[in-house]
Amino acid sequence: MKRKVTLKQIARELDVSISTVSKALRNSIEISEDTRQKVKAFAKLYNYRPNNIALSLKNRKTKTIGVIIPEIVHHFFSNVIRGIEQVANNRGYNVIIGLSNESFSKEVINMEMLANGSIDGFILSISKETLLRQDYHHFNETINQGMPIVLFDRAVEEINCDKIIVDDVKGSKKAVEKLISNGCKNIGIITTKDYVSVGRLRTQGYIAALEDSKIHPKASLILKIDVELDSEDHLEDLENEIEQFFNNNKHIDGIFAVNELYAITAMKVARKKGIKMPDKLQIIGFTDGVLSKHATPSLTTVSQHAQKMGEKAADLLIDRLELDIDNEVEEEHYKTIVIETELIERESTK
Amino acid sequence: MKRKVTLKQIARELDVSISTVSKALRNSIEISEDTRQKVKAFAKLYNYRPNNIALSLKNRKTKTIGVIIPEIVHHFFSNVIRGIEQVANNRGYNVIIGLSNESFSKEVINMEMLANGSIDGFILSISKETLLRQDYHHFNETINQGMPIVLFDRAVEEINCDKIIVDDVKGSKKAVEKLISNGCKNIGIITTKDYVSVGRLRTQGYIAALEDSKIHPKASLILKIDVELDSEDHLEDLENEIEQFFNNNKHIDGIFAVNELYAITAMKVARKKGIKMPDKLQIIGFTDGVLSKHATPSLTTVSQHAQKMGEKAADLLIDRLELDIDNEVEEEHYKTIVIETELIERESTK
DNA sequence: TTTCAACACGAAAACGTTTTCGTAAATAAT
DNA sequence: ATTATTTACGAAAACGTTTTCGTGTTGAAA
Repeated sequence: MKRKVTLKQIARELDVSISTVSKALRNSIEISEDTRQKVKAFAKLYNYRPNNIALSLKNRKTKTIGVIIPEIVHHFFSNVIRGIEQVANNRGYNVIIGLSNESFSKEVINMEMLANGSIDGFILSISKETLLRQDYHHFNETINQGMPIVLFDRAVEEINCDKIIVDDVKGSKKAVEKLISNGCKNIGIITTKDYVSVGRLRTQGYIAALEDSKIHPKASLILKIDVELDSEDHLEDLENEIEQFFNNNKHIDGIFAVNELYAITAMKVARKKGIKMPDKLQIIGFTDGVLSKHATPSLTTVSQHAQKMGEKAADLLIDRLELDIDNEVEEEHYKTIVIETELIERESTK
Repeated sequence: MKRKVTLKQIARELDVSISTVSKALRNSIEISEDTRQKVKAFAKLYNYRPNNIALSLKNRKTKTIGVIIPEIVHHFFSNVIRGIEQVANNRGYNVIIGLSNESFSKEVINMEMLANGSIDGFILSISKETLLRQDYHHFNETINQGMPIVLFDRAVEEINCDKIIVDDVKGSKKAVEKLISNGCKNIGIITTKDYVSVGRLRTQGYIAALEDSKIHPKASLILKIDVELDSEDHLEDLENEIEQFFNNNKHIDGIFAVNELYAITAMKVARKKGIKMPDKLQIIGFTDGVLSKHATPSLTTVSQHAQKMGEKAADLLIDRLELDIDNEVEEEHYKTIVIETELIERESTK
């Protein structure tokens, strides 16, 4: 087992100084052609590679970005990661992942773990618990210490930084408009409680679409699910709640669900009740995941372009990191990029 | 914007040496109660946190593990990551992710990027292209340099290291036996080409189950799909191939598919052809993902306990890392842990 | 022969820690 | 009053790099 070789070892073997070795390898003109060749040959033979940690310490940057997401077993988030990873790698950066599990304290701990020099900047999506508490001090402190953050998808105004978001209102509005133009008269929405920003915004879009068409939104047609039912363990409770929703709204003929799980579960309940789709009931979901594509009938959905979000987020962060280097001015002009949604029509709508 | 404070700065402010500050913060008895308090108060005020990079350089370990997987937008892999992340975090380690995208060169590049000091050890699953080439030099070189590797799921004999695998043969055999005991007479398998080890092994299990029941395996009932059709872009080709398979085997009444996609697609084709499930056709898949759970009919499947695999892999790697420290002996006794599969029965079987 | 560049290289500092060792001052023992 | 022992701290090395600056040698110019 041959340990990794260092400059010092090469220097000793070749009876030159460390500086000479370093310079030779970096093709400095200070070094004679002769020794340069000699050093390079030796380095190649022993497969020398500069130690990243030492470089990070010296350069005071790690070429690594930290990503903290609420959940990884989730089509949307894993797609975002894929996007991040792709551009990060292309631009010479590594990606280090932390999972908050939708928990405030895990989010804080994870951030602290990474913020002490391990990374150059963060890309993250806020956990539900944090959103509920509205306690954003850890983000602002991190930013204050000079570590840039890019927020994606779940962002809030209280944090001053770059953001990549989806136009939830507009995307939802388009979806509901589609249902209206497809002839639906009683359109319901299955959404989250209001403190989850995406739920709130998508509900706004739903209401806006109805009002634009002079339809009065009915409270009974709005079902707000508690986040606790999101987990796979509470699938049955979710199902029961949605079934109740159907029972309370006998004439419902269109449903807009703010995420894939709600949409799929609604479809399952409808099927159980013998409601034909899309004839008697049309459904549109949000987030283009694997479930939507493979459901029966396949689900019409609002795609968020998750991978593109990841790519943009990484580009934005790296741009800022590399801008800070040259231009040490407080260029505190934060951007918010809105990714356009796209309505992907499948079999669950006419 | 206040930059991160260092020992040196604290030392200067308090007019003591760096050593004193360091010792005071670590509660050394060499330091008087008086100065200890003073230093701690100051450090707390300025929110001092030791720089991770400097610590890594000094300790020659990073407390970070590198994970390289072929694909992240995949229920199985993201579940493994979740498991890894959970135990890694509990044991004080970070997780850095690399994606090979099933490509040999990306796998090599990613490994090189991380192997130069950024991490203490690897957890990885081999890319399909690497498996096809059978070129494992990069793994063996990494191991030779003293960096431990834990392979999971897709492992090969040629690499000498710890492994976490699933008993593919046994799991598949159980699944096919289930089909047989459920009365299926013509059981087909949809699998991959043989160089994908999991496909090969699962096919072995299929054949073994048949032979145990004195059923002669028929070549026409074995469909080996090319990996290129796995991607979401070639969904139609895959569908066509499976449809052809049905046409060639009119009396097929049971299907074992080696992954979720093949199973779901087979179900879709069957539904299109008006074949009732599970009455006329029973299907079992491999890998317990979201698709299986939410399909109609929901899919009976062989669960691999992905998250547990991740947890075991992380434990195994960290155990080795922390054993190497005390016990510098070449304790080259590599383990292979087999995770038991579990047949989860749902609606696609009787 | 003296002066001056050009050349080729090495010493040392710096990044931020931890830790070993040395030592001045204060206290205790003789 | 002398010696021994604590006590409390600082200097320096080490981890592995890069880079600035200084310097001894050479060969050419004066």
